[in-house]
Amino acid sequence: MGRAPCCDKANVKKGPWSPEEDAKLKAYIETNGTGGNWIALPQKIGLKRCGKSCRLRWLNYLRPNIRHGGFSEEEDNIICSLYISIGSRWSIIAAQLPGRTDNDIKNYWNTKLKKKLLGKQRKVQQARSASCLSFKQEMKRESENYRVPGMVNQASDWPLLSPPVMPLTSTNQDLYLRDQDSIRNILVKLGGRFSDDHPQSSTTSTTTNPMNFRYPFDVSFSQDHQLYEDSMTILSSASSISPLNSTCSQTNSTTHFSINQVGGPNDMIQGLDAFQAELSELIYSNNGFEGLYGTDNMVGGSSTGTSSVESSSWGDINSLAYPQFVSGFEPCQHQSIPQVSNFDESSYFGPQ
DNA sequence: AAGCTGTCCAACCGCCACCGC
DNA sequence: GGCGGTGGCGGTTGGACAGCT
Repeated sequence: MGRAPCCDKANVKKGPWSPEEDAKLKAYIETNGTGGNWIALPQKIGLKRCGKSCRLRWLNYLRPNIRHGGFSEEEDNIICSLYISIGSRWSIIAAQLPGRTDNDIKNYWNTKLKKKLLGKQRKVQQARSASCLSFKQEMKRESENYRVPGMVNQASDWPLLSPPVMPLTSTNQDLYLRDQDSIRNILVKLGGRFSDDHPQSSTTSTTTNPMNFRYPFDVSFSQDHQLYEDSMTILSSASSISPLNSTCSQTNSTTHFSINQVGGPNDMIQGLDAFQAELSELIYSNNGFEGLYGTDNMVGGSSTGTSSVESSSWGDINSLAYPQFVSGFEPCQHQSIPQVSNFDESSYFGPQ
């Protein structure tokens, strides 16, 4: 037996809202509020609409200070950062963008941002394939020089894929730092505070990795419950993308996070789904977020320029670069910090 | 001008979490 | 603890519109 419908579907109007319906709903809510019961609201004001439909209409369209369209580059960055960190948690993402609704952001992502990023991803992929080919040839030469009896020469069997494993060079250290800044800015917007902003903090925790790459992040959050929950979710997820490990402790009024860099990009990739991983790799390997925008403005610019990218289905993406080596990622809720699992190279590189 | 195709976005659907009883 | 009602959320749909042939 299925669950009872929330309203009598037979007597409920569907489809676009008329200006009269909008006016009725808006006037009522502005004077009386929702009364805490959306289901009963349409009956009260004589609307033949489902309560859920009223709620959606109010939240996504009639509510004051709603902005539609015209996403700025900064908003793009925030959306991308948060998508990489927490996935399609549109309501949380929307909470960081005043005046934006989750529906708007979701639509914007699905119709524009995703394609924009995919376009960049394709370019990177092509560049990678080219560089990987020359790397293979180099490896082949090297292996011929250093052939060990009984050792299989695997170089020639390598797939035309470059792994999401990047040594920490001075270049991508900069990229890490730049995206640390992105995540950091979001955390600050969430109400977080970094101990290196306040050197007097006694809980500062600085960890040095073998490459002397330092993440002196220690974040304090106020105790606003929703903010706290959201922050925990985002922060813990952000720690997945940002090769960090997180620990947190709670005092009476403040939650402290110590985010310690413990590994390389392997850790970063773990815990993300395929596209998030691709996206994050794209960003880290392609000039950070700036690399996503470059000089060709694919959004809002040449909308007529229907590229092969735009016409391809999103389903292609997940099959493009990486197999599903990431699974079971659960965003951190409350204080349970997820432990990253060991990177399974065989599942990444596919059958040898 | 007409038909076709692709894009955008408002709205719907179904699932799940929460809350009060 | 179980149950029903409700709110909230993310995924999906379908109609309107624009651009192309």
